[in-house]
Amino acid sequence: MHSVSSPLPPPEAGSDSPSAPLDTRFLESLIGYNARRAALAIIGPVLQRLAPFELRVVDFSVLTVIAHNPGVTSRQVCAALDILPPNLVGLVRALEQRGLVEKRDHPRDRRAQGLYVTAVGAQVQARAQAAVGAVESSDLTHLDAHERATLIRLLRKIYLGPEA
Amino acid sequence: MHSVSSPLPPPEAGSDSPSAPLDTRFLESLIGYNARRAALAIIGPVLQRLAPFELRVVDFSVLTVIAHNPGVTSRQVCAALDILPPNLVGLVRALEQRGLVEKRDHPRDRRAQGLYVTAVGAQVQARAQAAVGAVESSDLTHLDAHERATLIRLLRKIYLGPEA
DNA sequence: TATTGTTATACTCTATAACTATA
DNA sequence: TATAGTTATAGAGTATAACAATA
Repeated sequence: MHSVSSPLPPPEAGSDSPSAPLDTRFLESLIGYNARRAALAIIGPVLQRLAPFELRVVDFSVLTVIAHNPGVTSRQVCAALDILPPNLVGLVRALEQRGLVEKRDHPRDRRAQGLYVTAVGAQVQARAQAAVGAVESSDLTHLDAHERATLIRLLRKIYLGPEA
Repeated sequence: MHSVSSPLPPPEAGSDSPSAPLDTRFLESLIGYNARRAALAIIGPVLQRLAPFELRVVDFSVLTVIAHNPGVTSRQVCAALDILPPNLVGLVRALEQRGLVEKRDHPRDRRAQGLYVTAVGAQVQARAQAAVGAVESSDLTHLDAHERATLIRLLRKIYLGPEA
């Protein structure tokens, strides 16, 4: 087949203006692109606030689900947070070794174990939750309360569907 | 110090109602949590649409920036897409070996190279862009045009600041 | 036969150090 | 001295297969 060749040299945006911003308009028109960038922009400050507690975002998420759902099983945590069972094992074990979480026999299913926060774990979770919550309502998001509510409603519509 | 112990046994949400949904209300109140889940919900359909072109999201992003900015340098692509230079090398090399992208000497900086799409690369990019764009405006997002515009405006405000 | 929790492992993604050629 | 592109490599994150104990 014939090769399609450009008869004229193309414009050279990169070399013509080395300091000019690139054209990324198409990517910026995509919800996925903007949602990912926004999530990454928020995660930085959240990481900072969680650092004093020696928790990453995933650790905080697991600890929070356990704190708010005493006796929850590993499989339930996996389903709620989209974590694969083999990958949860190490997360829970680390929280357990730090004395924040403990396992107890499940009352009606001897295969399963109920997960509980310890008294220390409950304190750490509550303080970490306050720190994380403070980021979201701070100026770091550049949004007022109404904008935040609108944003969350629209985001939930995307991953839960129109009926949510 | 005294240990803070619960005088009463805690409720057992996990074991009491095994099929009941967990309490994840706090996480659901966070912008970061919702933005990440929305981004993950969108990326699935996008991956499907890109699969026929044998492009992942990152490949499509790089190809698109090059197509829209002929002569762009590697460093500029890295800055625009938040990719570290060592990690871009393999991406560009793969696109180059598939005949979608080519490097040419930079006219004024012999250290740098200008990146260009080939004629085939331009065709592939244009068709992939149409496929990706169709996902966003489809029912898959559960949003109408006005909601989509509002959502993108609020997301941009988060990562660009209030003046954007 | 299906499910819970687990081990081992592989694969991808992201990050750091250091080198060369050039500015 | 600083920057563009590159190599090698380390680490985190995510994925599959398979097992013992129990339903």
